Amino acid sequence: MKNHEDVLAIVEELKKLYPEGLCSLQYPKPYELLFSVRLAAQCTDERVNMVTPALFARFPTLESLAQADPAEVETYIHSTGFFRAKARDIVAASRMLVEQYSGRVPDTMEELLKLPGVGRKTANLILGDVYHTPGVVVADTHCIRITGRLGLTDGTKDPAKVEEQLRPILPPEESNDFCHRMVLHGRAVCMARKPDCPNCTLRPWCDFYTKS
DNA sequence: ATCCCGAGGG
DNA sequence: CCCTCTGGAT
Repeated sequence: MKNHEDVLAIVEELKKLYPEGLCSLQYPKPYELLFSVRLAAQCTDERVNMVTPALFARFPTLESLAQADPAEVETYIHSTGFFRAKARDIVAASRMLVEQYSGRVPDTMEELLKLPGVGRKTANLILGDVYHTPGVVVADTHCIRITGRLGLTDGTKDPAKVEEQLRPILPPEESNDFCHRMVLHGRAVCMARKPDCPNCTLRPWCDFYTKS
């Protein structure tokens, strides 16, 4: 596997590559971020960002989303795929937030997971980006793929196991930004199908490059 | 044919 | 663990 110095070197190199370390789904209201992440399931952030402005303009409050007709919500989010389930979840979660949480997005994993359409990935992203919880690992498709290639994990694709394996080795105050940088690196360099290894400065620490 | 910052159900 | 849900890009 990887020793502590290698991990810190990777963390620092990623900081140099992507100083921002931010989420590309940046919306002012926590519930907007929550639903944007739901829409991002098996869909690019770029496409999510194309549909959310019109959606949140048509339904400008949580209350309006709670009362929305899922069929109308579908028309706004159709191009993101899985539109029936996503529309259903957004309306149902809005109702639950209004009725049971006074319109506030909860700040614990347990409560977030009770919301329809909110799984570990979405919950972790909210805990990290909205509530700045230390030690958060967002194990999405990019994070799983790249940490697996680097050798920071044993190669499992189970998100919960990736979380378990990364949390102990990443500095708690940096784990969330690290995951955002995984996404940025996954889009720009370490793509799923054709990783651009010659242009990747993480080569010195990468098992995938070294062993191929 | 495979992938995109997944979630829910069996 | 498996499967399904769905559109768009490459």
